[in-house]
Amino acid sequence: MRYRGAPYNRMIVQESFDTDAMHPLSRIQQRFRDALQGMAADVEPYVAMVKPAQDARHGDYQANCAMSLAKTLGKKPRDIAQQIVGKLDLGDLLQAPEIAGPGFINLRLRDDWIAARLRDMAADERLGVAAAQAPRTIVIDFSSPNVAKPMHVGHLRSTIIGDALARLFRFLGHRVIADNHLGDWGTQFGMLLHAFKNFRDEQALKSDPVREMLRLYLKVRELMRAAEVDEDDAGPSARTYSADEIAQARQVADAARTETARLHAGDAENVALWEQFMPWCLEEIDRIYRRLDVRFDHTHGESFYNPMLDGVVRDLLDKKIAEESQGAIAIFLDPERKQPPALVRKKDGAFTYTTSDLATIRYRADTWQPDAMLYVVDARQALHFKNLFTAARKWGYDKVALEHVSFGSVLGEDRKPLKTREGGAVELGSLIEEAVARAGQMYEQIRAERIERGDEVPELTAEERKQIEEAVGIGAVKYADLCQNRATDYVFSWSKMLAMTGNTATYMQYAYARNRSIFRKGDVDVSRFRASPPPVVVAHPAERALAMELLRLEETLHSAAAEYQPSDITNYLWNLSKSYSSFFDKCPVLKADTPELRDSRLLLCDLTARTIQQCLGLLGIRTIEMM
RNA sequence: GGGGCUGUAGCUCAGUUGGACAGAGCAGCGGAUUUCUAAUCCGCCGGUCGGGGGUUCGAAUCCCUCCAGCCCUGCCA
Repeated sequence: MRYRGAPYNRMIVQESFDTDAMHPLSRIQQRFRDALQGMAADVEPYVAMVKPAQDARHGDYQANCAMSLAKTLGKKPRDIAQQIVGKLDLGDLLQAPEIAGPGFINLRLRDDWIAARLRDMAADERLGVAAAQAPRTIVIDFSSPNVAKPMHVGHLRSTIIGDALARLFRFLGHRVIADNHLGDWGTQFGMLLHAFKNFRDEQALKSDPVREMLRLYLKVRELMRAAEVDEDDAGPSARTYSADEIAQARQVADAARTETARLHAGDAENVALWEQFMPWCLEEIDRIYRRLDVRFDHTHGESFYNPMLDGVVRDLLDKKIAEESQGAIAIFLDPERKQPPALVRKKDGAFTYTTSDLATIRYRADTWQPDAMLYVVDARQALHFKNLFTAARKWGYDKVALEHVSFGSVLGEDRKPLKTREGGAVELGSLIEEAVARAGQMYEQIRAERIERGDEVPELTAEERKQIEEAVGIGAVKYADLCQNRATDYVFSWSKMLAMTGNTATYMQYAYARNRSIFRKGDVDVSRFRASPPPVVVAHPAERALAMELLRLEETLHSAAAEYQPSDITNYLWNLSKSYSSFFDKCPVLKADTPELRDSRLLLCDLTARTIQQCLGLLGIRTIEMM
C-alpha cells in the first residue's frame, strides 16, 4: 500500500506496514495487483486506487483505476474496467463486481468470507492485527515539561498524543523508546533557587517538600509577573503595575538569572541545591503521569546532555559544519545565507537548545540505533525542528528518519490561548481534578434520571464509582484531544468534552459497558467465544455493517501509525460504536430466534467489546465493565 | 519583508491525497421503550467547501491569484 505523499525518510518506518498487512483492503489490492500486471509499467499507483467505498450503496470497496488507466491507454474506461474485472481472481473473497458510472468497479465482500474472517479474528489474541515482521526501533520524544514549575495545559497534547503513538507502535510490534526530554536545566531553576534562598519555609519543607517547591515557584513567578519575564506561563498582565512593582519584578528576574548562570557555571552550592530539588520536582510530575497512566522508558533531561555540549560544538567546528559569526557559533543552513543560522553557542558562551537537541540526537543514535526519532511537539517549533534536522543530517545523522509530529495549540472558547481567569496557564493537576469531578456530577445526574424513569441501575460500590469517574473524566480529556486532527488548533471545551452524546470517550465506554452487561445478564462465559468461536451468521444489515467495521481494525491502525494520527483510531471507534449501538438496538442477542443466531451475535458482541477495549487502550483510555 | 498553518452547515469538526448527489456530532424539530443499560436508536431541517481564475472525463482535494485569521522569523526553550 502507498501512503499519502510521505517524504522519503518516513518510508523507513512505513514500509513495514506494506508487507505485514492481511486486512481485506490489502488482500483485495493484491488481487488487483495481479490483475493489472501488464496493463501499466508501474501498477502500484493504480493498485492504490482501490479503497473503501465512500458510500455503502457502492459496495464495501471500490476501484477507481479504470478511468485514469483508460486515459493513458487511450481506451474507453468501461472497457478497461471490464478487462480488469475479467482478469480479476475473485476467489472466495468477493461477490461479482459491478461496473458503474464512468468506470467505477464496485466490490462487495462475500458474507461467508466475512463470517470466516470474524472467527479468525475472535480466535486471535491480537484481533487479526499482525505484528510487524521487520520491527523498527522508534524513539518518541514527548511531554517534555519544565520540571521546576507545575505542568500546565500546554503539555497536555504532547503528552497524550505521544503516549498514544508509543502504545500504537508498540502494539504493531515495533520497539518503542519513550523518552521524556525534561526541561531540568533552565531559568526556572534560577527562579527556584532564588525563592529557596529567600522565602523558604523550613517547617513546610520538612513536612511536604514537593508542595513547598510548588509554593516557592508560584511565589517567585508572582513577584516577576510585572516584568513579564515568564510570559509564557503568566500570560499578558491582567492589570497594570506600579513603577515600584515593575522595579521589584526586574530585580527578582535579575537575581533569578544570576542564580541560573551560577548553576550552569558549576557553582557548588547551586548544584547541590539542584540535586536536592530534582527528586521533589520529579515526584510532582510523576504524580500527574500516574494519574494519566503515561509511562516513559527514559527520562533524559537537558541536564543529562549538558556535559556533552562542549564536545558537540567542538566536533561541529572541527567538521566545518559550524563557524564563528558575530561572536556566536552558528550553523548556516541556507547556502545563500539569507535565512538566520541556527546558533549552537551564544556570544556570552552559553549553549542553546539547538546544541542540546543535537547532543540528544547523537546520544540516541549512538545508544539505540533507531530507525526513527519522533518529536511530538507543538507546531510553533516547526522552524526549529526543520533547522535542527537539516543540521543533524549535515552532521552525518542522515540514515535515521527525523520527524516533527506537530500539533496545534490548545485554545480557550474565546479562541485565544487557554488561560485561567487570572491570566495564568491552566495547571494540569487541577484540570484533571475538574474533569473527574465533572464526570462524577454527570454520573449522579444520569443515575438519578434513570431511577426516575424506572430503569434498572447497577448498584455500585464507592470504589467502583470512583473508577467510573476517573475513567470517564480522564478519558474525556484524552479523547477530546486525540479525536481532533493534530494539525489544527484545539478549542478546549468542558461541555463538548464531557458530552454524553456524539464522538466522545463516554459514548465508547457506554457502548462497552452495555455490551458487557449482556454477558452478565445471560451468564455467558466469554472464553468459549475466543477458544473455539461458533459460526457467524451475517444476515441483518446491522450485523453486516458491524462486521465490516470489525474487519477494518488493522487497516485503521496502519493508517494511524503511518500518519502519526491518533484521530484515525477515534474516527474508527466512532464508526464501530455507532454500528454497534445500531446493532444493539435492532438485533436481540440473548433472545435471538435461534441458538445459532444467539451464539453468532454473542461472538459479534465479544469481538466488538475487545476491539473497543483495544482501541481505547491504544489511546490510553480505560474501559469500565459497568456504568 | 520571508516562511508555516488554518478557512467546509448556526457551533465544533471529518472528508481515506483527484472520484459517484460534500459527511458527522452538537444545537433545533419530530418519532421509537411489554425484549440484553434511553449515557441509546430512527427520521427531518440545515452548505456559494473564504473569493476569483486554471488543469482534468471528474476538484473541498492539484496549480495560480486575492482576502481573512493564527503562528514562526540570530543569541528564550
